[in-house]
Amino acid sequence: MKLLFYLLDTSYEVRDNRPVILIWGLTDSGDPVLILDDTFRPYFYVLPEDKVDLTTLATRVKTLSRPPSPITKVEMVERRYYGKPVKVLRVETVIPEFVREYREKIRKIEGVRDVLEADIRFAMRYIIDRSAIPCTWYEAEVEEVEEERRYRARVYRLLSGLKQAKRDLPPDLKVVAFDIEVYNPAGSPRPKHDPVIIIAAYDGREVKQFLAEESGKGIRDAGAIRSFVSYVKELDPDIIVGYNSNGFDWPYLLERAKINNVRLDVGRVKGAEPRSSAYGHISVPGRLNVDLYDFAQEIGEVKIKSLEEVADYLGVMKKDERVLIPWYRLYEYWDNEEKRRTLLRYSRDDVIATYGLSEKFLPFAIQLSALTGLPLDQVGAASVGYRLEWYLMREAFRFGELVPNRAERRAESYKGAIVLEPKKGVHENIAVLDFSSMYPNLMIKYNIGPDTFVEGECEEDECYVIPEVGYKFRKEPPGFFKNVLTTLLRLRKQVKSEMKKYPPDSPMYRLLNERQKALKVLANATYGYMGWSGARWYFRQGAEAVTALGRATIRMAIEIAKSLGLEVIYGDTDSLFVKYDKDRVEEFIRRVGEELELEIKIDKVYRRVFFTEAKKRYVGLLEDGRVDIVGFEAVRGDWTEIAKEVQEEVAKIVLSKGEVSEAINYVRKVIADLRAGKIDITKLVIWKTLTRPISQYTAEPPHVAAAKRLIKAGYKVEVGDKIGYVVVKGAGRISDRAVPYIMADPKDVDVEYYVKHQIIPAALRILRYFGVSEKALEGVGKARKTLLDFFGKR
DNA sequence: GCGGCGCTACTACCT
DNA sequence: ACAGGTAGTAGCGCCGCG
Repeated sequence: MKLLFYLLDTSYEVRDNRPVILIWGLTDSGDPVLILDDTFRPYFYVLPEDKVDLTTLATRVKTLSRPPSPITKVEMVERRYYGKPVKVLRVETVIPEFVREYREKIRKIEGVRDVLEADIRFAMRYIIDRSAIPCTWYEAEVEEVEEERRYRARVYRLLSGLKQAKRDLPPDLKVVAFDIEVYNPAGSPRPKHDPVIIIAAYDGREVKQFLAEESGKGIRDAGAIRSFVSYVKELDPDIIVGYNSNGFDWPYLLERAKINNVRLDVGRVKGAEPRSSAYGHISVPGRLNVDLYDFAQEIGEVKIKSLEEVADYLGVMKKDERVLIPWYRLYEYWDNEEKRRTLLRYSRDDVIATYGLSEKFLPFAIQLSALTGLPLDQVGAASVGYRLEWYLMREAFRFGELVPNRAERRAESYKGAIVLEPKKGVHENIAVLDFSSMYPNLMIKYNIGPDTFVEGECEEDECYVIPEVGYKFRKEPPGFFKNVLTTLLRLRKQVKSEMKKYPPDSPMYRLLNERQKALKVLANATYGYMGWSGARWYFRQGAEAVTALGRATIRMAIEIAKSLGLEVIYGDTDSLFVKYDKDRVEEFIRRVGEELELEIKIDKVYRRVFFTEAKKRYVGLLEDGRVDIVGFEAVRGDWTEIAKEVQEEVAKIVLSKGEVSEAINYVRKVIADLRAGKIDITKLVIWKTLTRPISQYTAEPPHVAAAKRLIKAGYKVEVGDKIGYVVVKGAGRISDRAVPYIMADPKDVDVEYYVKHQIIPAALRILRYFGVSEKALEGVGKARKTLLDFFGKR
């Protein structure tokens, strides 16, 4: 029979010493299916040294064959390695786990230059080789397998190859959000001691909450966990979403389940529990476990990535429409009968917000998955570099190009982009021009990549010579990166024009929009990937060539602008800020296109824009009255809320109204409020990320000192955590007075520190250029200030 | 013992 | 766990100072 299905994920099992690929999917009516394919075998390549006889090598390889996973095939095949045709051995065995062993033995054989593609996980190998791409539709000839009772899905055996089906929109994916609350009376919850008190789940229709039971012996969570397991089995979701569920909920639940002797049997393979897998994600057999925190991480505008902040920012659940409880006080709400109702509301809001986030993030994740081939549950957990790498590996397979091994190497830094010295002050009517995808287009134009690099002599008409660095790249044939980037940019263009056929609120339009975003992300990551020492296709000279070309390009663009009499105010990497003289700007765009053969476009026009002497910092007033703040304290996550608020307001007053005195009065008022204790302590918290384990700091900056205080009080801090602290009164270093805000008494806050080190510097950063001094903001002193206010009011 | 100075450490931003 | 360029604060060691 023919089966049409949407592919969710692949995995494999070894049965009777043979691997069977499990293809998890959904029919168009949304029923789970499992398609078994036992025809696929693990393999890898042996790359010989020059002039080594392949037949002899093949014989030697074969002698290594051992049960239970013999070497079943050694073939001589033609592939390409860094673009050059090579003859290699394709070595096939039976059990995927034995690949590593063979790889190590074969590596030691004389005449073997390298063993390639022996480190690609079997399920991913299948995805690439059979083009079994997650989040896309397939049609296949299958037969039903009746005797399979181990799975919570209808089981088929694959009889044909997979045929891509012409469908785009996913079927009805059953999504469930879950979230646990934990009893934490002694700081951070410890799974060995602290039970789970609530497990909440929401499927888009109904919230379920499974509560721990209290008896004389304490809180018991076994029942709640059991009920949750039954609930998941009954609901049978395709996607399970959580917020930091890979980092917290799953590991915690697994540990509690173990302690309670409960099997966390929530997958589609009966009896199988979730387990740690690639990129630190947790894999739930047969379902897609997606941690939305991974995607939240990519929203730069939100500095504190808590569920409530992210949900608020995305409009999923506004902070003022929900119950909030400080995480370190959750246990109090459990202990108190009245407060427990609030706790239940809180847990309910959390799980509904989590579900809401899935609606925001999954459409993009699905497109990224369909492009990279990484299953949906891994694509979020994988970093940008790995996402691109999987895409490259798919493309390499298509081109018959061998995938280089990952190598341990030291990063070599190199020169980057140009940043122009800004012309400080206020400028009127400024156009910001951007090169479209500058680095990808330079890579295409100059055919840059590891396989097109020429080390020796090269005829001038056959090679591009890169300015400054002098590297040479063959003009023909197009290299791997050029091919990949051309495809990415072409697809993106196609998708964007396809979008025009649909109304903006239609499902297809939205799908295509997410797809073009995913294509853009991959294209833009390619240059950085090439300069990443962890990349399989690492190529420092290539990255160096790209930045050199970028510098040359922007210099030439500046020359063109100047020759047209266009004043350049500022520029960074691929952008130029110029006086917006419409005719000249149009001519500029035309000439850049013609002379540099690159597209430059107007990104925005500022009615007014303000620069200090600092690079990478400006404030711009847009035509519609909105104000862009770039680089300044107001957009940084490590300045207090109050300082950021003041700076933003000052910027707006000065730029939109041109009223310096109004700005001064405003700052004075805030300082007075602060001194009067009218500012909430939450606006005085300084947040800084712990970027390494505490022991690895050579100095003791305030956030590290605060983190040490947290640890002392029983809290766990981990790398990547944001430490929030306030500065309290007293003597000595700031570090000596940096107290975690959850432990601080508002009475102890050193208000003068905040005046001197937060509000005044943030305000002055802008006001200084309008002739305002520190004294004008604060120097008048407290007493006279009050008098001034008094007179002011009369 | 302490303020000033210059350097280093550290973080978060921009493109 | 994609790159380099940049601004800015605080820590820290050193110097001078009867």
